[in-house]
Amino acid sequence: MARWEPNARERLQAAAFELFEERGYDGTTVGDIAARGGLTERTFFRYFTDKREVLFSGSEELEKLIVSAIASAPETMPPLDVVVAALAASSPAFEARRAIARKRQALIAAHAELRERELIKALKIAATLVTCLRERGVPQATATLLGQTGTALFQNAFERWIEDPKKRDLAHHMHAALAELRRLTAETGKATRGVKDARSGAAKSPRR
Amino acid sequence: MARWEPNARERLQAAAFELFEERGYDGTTVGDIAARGGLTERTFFRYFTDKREVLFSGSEELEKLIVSAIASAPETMPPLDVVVAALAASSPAFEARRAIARKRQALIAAHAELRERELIKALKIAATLVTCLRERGVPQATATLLGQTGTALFQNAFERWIEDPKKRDLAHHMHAALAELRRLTAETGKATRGVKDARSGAAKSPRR
DNA sequence: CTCCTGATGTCAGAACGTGACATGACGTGC
DNA sequence: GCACGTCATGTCACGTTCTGACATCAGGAG
Repeated sequence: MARWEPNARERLQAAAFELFEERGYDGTTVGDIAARGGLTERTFFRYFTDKREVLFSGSEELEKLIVSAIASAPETMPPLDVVVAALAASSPAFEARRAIARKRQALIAAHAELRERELIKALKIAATLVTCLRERGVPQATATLLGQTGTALFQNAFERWIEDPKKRDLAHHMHAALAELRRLTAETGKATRGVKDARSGAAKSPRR
Repeated sequence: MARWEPNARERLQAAAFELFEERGYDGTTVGDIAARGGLTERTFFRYFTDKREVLFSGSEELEKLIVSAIASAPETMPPLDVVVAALAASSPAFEARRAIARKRQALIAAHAELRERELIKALKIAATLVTCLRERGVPQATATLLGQTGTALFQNAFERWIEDPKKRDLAHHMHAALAELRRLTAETGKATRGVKDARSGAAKSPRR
């Protein structure tokens, strides 16, 4: 018999999910989570750098999935399509978890701290995309833009997926988003510089 | 004579900037900042909800600028151009502050907490863009995508602006980014579905 | 059998953030 | 010109998050 129950990490995640549903995110303490997992607060922080982090363990796996999908894309495919296809490749992994994803997303939407964390995970994935693209020979500046555009498309598709009454899969929504982007960029290009000097309004010298 | 020195808020911001440069972000305490501003820690938290927030006061002003720029865009302009033009309209406000912006950006880049906050500010601006577009009659889904694409372009342009040795303005980089996006989306559209089934690799059922 | 390793616990403490209440200059109305 | 309310600030007390240092102790290696 092992000295400790196995799967401490998973136990903590499960406990956290339960408690967040029962008492809300703010209403539950790291100590509470640890206790329900049969562990100590200190131990929680050895597994997760953060109270928030306990909700975001999946993003590494998503990343791996994306990397391998990019690797298997044909050399000749246009880079934006590579990005879209790679992100769409995670689709099957999500299908099984629509219900969980919904709850989790509701939690995140309700807490600014959690939204912040989610955004930085997206950024991390964008950075990974950029690295992969660079290795395929895409120039830096282009790769950066592609990474950002790709995650924008993904987030957009994810939102639509999660509330899609027809339950079409994530890949479907990715391709729909791409099609729309294509439409938007196609109709542009003529009057691009129209408003350029419209710094009319109030607000002198914002700090930003 | 007033009972208290005026401009408490500005004093706190200035103190924070100084101290962050002197001792780094982690090395300075909210108490330190307040003390240098001649105030109390408690008072700091009345002006800023957060230690981080003291670095991000400019984003509201940026937002106002953008809103008024959108308002003055011609009705007939394609929506993506409206977005780009609106974001580019903040350009003059930034020109005066390239040096400060650099320092600030270095600080943010070095601290995940700060990057998180920056990202959520960008999201806020994206949401504002969406609202403005909706008021112009752009359908919801399209507006969402435009907001995301727009902020992606902005962030991209901002990065390039801040390190541009030729010191071209932010508007220039915005338009360059748009041009590149247009190029990327133009060359797409043929082999879009190539990788779609490439969920080959490892990693079964990521949580995310 | 002994020693080492690694997961966990215990303890103390700093920093963040908040609620409740106190203070006291200033302006307003009477 | 006096009483009163307001508002920015201070004071205090407290809960939570997160960290460093050190203790414990089962099980495996030698």
